Amino acid sequence: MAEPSGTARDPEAVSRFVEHFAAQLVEAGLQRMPARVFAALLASDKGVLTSAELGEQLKISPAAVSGAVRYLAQVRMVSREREPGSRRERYRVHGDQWYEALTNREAILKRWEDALREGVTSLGADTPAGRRLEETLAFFEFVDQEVAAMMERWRAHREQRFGRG
Amino acid sequence: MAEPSGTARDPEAVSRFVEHFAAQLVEAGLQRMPARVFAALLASDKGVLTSAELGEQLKISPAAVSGAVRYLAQVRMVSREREPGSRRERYRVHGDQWYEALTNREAILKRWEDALREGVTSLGADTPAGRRLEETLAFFEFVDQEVAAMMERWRAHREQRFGRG
DNA sequence: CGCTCCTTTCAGAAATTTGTGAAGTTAAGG
DNA sequence: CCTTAACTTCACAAATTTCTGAAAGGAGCG
Repeated sequence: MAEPSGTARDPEAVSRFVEHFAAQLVEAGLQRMPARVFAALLASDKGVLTSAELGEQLKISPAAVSGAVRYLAQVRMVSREREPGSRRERYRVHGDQWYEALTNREAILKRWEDALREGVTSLGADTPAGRRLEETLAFFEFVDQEVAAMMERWRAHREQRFGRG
Repeated sequence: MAEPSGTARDPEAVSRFVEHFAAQLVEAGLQRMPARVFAALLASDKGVLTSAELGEQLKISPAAVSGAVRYLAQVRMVSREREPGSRRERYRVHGDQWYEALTNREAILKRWEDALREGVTSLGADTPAGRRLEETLAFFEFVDQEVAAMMERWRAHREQRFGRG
């Protein structure tokens, strides 16, 4: 069955999950190294790993870790911490923070909306194409609102089911 | 101001929008040709274009059109129609259908969920990592439901604001 | 039936992306 | 200060992706 908690974990099982889940993320558009690094963090016991641990576990160079982590931090999927009294850096996946990041497709949506607004203006709001773009724009604006509300509901749901993390 | 409807449209304005919007789609992970083709359809007056029109407008080969369209049809962002009494094919962006497609990240979400479930099992539901994966899984399941409900609300909202398309 | 117009497939050239090794940078600790 | 541990940056080689031209396929029309 499953390992009793507190026991060393089966590195092979971990690796299998990491690679499998990372593959799904890649398919969804994430770059490979960020995907693998993120999956490794998700599957770690503390949700925290150092550069060295990541490099060793994933068999990648420090340079690759650096690049992946920079990207992940930029899109808020992990946070970086300086381990006090050491030059080591640690990377953490906060339970919630990364859901927020997922919905931080907001930033992307905003740019879509801008492009659409520009299109409505330059093609003419009174043209068929303009009207189509306007409706598309309305959809995204609707989604914006709804996603915000949805995340509220999630937080409530989560607290009820898992307690305050 | 804008062109009166019924007048030939400014091809340059159209192109500017198409390339700009396509660039956003690319940034969000779509391949370039599908993105450009889709944007061109969105910006067309009837929401329908033939292969030849697409090729000419976007300055790409028939092969490129073929590939892009195949992809877009597969993910339900456009539908293909045979123009009756002709070998020409026409590609259409249905107002609603493509929102559905967007949420058809469902297919993707399902696979994420599968990978996570597998992870919970193989790492052990009683381990810290297992619990983290479980919570992530719960989030996606929650999102599934919510998105379905959201689309319902959108349809109502849309009907009210734009009338039945 | 065969011709013709359109679309699709395929192999390959070109461009882009990816990951590495090695040099460079910063800061802790003696 | 000097050493050393760690992370970052950079240039390049390798792998992958992308798009094209050319040939093949198939449906309408005579």
